[in-house]
Amino acid sequence: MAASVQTRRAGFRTTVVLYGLALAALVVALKYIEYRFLIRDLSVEVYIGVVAVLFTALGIWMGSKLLRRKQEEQVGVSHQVDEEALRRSGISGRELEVLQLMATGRSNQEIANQLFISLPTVKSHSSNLFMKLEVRRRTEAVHKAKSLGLIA
Amino acid sequence: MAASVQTRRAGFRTTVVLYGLALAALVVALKYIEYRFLIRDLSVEVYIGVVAVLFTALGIWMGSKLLRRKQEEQVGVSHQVDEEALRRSGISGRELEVLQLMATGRSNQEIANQLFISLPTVKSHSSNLFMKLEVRRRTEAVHKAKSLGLIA
DNA sequence: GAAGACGTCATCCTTTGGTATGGATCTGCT
DNA sequence: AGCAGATCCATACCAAAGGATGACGTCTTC
Repeated sequence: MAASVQTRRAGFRTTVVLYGLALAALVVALKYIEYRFLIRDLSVEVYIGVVAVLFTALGIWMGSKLLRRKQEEQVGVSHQVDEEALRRSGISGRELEVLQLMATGRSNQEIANQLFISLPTVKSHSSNLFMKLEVRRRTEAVHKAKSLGLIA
Repeated sequence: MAASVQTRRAGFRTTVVLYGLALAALVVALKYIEYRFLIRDLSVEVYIGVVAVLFTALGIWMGSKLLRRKQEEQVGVSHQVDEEALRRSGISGRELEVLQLMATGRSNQEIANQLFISLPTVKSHSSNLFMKLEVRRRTEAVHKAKSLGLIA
């Protein structure tokens, strides 16, 4: 889970660094062309065109990198569990078990039987769960948990 | 349905047209600055910097537009509603509306408010719904409906 | 025009869910 | 040793959900 944070930050740094390198490389390349081939009067329009196209492409690429995670959260595209979101939510192991059974439509009593605990305990867990998810009903909890990728 | 395709194509055209307009506007702006203020020797690096930043931003914006469309299409395929299953289930239009709101975590009272009908009517619909889905609770109904592809 | 599906609403009753509060262990960490 | 968090359980109360039953009007369909 901590590894996930590292990976994401590293990903962001990588993107920014590559962006800077691309910009530097472009300047160098233009200068090189200018002096190497003695073409001193390349029109400004040509420069603008080249730069505009290249950096539009770069922007699209960067945007897709940076926006992907956000969109996955919104739509829940990856049916995978977001470990990082799970950690951030502060939901404990037992609470998650209750949540998962809730999501399959089990009643509190059925959850209690399945986990070999009492009904009040299930209620206790679910109440804590609702607080942490900032919801008031189990259906809302399941919906939010799915959209956040806390459960599959 | 057909309207949706039209909208999408129109959206794409809009994006491309705006892109071209932005490019043209930038060239005009630079020329304007160049001749209006008699600054003939603005360094190429400045041009590159301005263009790069602007078009990177433009690229990110375009990318988000295009990516979102693509992703919506993907999601539409995977999270598609099974019309046939819906027909077989015998669920009526109003019942489906109630079911969809249930799936987002709404209470019966909230559903009643949203559909401009009374609480007993919502209960009536949901009771019929549970019979047709062969379930006993709303959470179970939502879970089964999703697995059957009755709702997205 | 009778039958049936649909949508609407109501009343009464039971079950389930959720909140509040408090207490008991146990474990891991400082 | 002591604290924090997790897990477990209990009681009591209130809110929401669900089941049963009946009723009424509108449509479509046969």
